[in-house]
Amino acid sequence: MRDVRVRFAPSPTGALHIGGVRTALYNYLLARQNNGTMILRIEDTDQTRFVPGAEDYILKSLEWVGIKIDEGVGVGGPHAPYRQSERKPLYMEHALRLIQEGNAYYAFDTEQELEAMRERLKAAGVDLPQYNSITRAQMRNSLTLSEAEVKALLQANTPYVIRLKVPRKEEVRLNDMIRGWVMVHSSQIDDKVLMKSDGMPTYHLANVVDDYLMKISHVIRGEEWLPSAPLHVLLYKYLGWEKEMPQFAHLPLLLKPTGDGKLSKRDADQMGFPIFPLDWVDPNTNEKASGFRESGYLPDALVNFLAFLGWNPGTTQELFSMDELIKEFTVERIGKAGAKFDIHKAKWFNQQYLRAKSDEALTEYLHASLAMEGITCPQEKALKIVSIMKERVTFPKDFWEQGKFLFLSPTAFDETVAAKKWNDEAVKVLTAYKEEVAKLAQFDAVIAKATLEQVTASLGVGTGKILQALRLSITGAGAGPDLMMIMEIIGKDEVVKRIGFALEQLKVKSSV
RNA sequence: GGUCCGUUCGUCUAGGGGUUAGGACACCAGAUUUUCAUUCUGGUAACACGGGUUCGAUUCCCGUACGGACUACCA
Repeated sequence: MRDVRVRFAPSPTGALHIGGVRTALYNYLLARQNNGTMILRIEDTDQTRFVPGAEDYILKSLEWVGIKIDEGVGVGGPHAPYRQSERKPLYMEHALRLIQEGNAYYAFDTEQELEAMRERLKAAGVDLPQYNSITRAQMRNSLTLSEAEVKALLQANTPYVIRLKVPRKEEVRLNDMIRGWVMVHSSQIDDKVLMKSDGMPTYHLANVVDDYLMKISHVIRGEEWLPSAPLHVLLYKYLGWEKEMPQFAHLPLLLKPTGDGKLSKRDADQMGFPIFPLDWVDPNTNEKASGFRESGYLPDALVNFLAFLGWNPGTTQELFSMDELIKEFTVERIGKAGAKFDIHKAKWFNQQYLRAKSDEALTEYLHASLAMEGITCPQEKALKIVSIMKERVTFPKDFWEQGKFLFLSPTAFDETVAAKKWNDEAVKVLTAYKEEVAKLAQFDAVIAKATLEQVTASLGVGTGKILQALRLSITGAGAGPDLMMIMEIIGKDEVVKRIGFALEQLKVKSSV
């Protein structure tokens, strides 16, 4: 079997879509599994769509999710350069060879002429107005013009494109690793532009030339390329590279969560979840898009989630590290149908990965959040907080967001809980409890609980009946982690202070 | 419109000529938790439709419907 060499070949036109990340991931898994090479090629042949910073964004995104590039932009390699704009002469060379061998031709038609042709065909009731084996006979190209005319036009620097001369009747077949044999009749393919008038190649030519030159063994890309894949097969044939043609695998698309259609930035904005790996601000429009990283997703969780959108191991195991994915991944087990993007599942993966971390590691997240608030916290306390919060967090920031009350006294109290649980009995118990706690020499969760039970017993009130009121006074809310541990963490003085404050605030309210 | 691709619970999917059609997420209920969450147990829920082929089809074939991609001097 030949060396596995795969490539991820995005164009730097903006932030890297999450579907692109999945494509990169599948390529990477295949490469690693076979001791192969993962190549990053930048397809920047459309100068009008170039967006500054996009290439850097791609590099950073791949790095963040843990996809390491062996060869390509950013790292170099034996087939450098890996940016197509820097490989420009290469494509013209091959296009010229295609012309010489009669498989391509110059076309001098202006945009207006092309438009007129389409109009004419439409008026004549042609389904598919295209530049093809029939229509090219009526156009201005090196097939209809004399050799001298062509030469003259070329010498006069007339703008031209180079088109592939697609045969009129030929069955083009390709064996896709995911879909099996796909057959398309050449009459359905138009004479695709290979070289644009600005001297840059189109995707079709550049892609085939580079894949060949870089000895790519497998082309794993999105399903949107399937319709043009037969064209690429034709190119391999005309260039004489049929034997070296890579194997194709066209991945099912990532669909929007509701309804149908390709997942887009719009969906993400509307439904409030990210669709890009990292935060991104478009330099042209200043539009902001949020990233998985900044939203609190862990790279391992994202990778696991993404891997399962279109692939599964055939077992019931769902949690896979990158190494495990590398071991188990097979192209054969990639599904054919598009997968809807379900952010719930992504969150679940995140939760799993977050919980699997050690308490020590989790305190780092807490410290990071606290630092942004200008709060410092001893590690001993951080460990306690993490241990009581661990089972309730989905994102690293939750330690702070759901545990603010461990640092900040409540300024307001949940009204529905207050209405339900804040009664004379509770006031009586809390007043007494506050006094008892104030007298304590030592204070921790166990003592706090014992003291509470003592107080309730002496007043003849069930502990359960006033516990919610106590929680409300301490945290301001009706739900949260173990209350006794919360009190231990904030300490005796704070407990006394908070109960006192609640007693004042809520008394005022109830008497009004 | 045309070409190509696709269609198993709400979602991701396993399976495959004879199965109680399996798992996970989500959802619902019960238990535990003095609350919420966690955890545990249980539950609702799917082979798009119509024809074949076959003793038998969700599985194979053909249609239909529906969905998607593509249909640029964009990738």
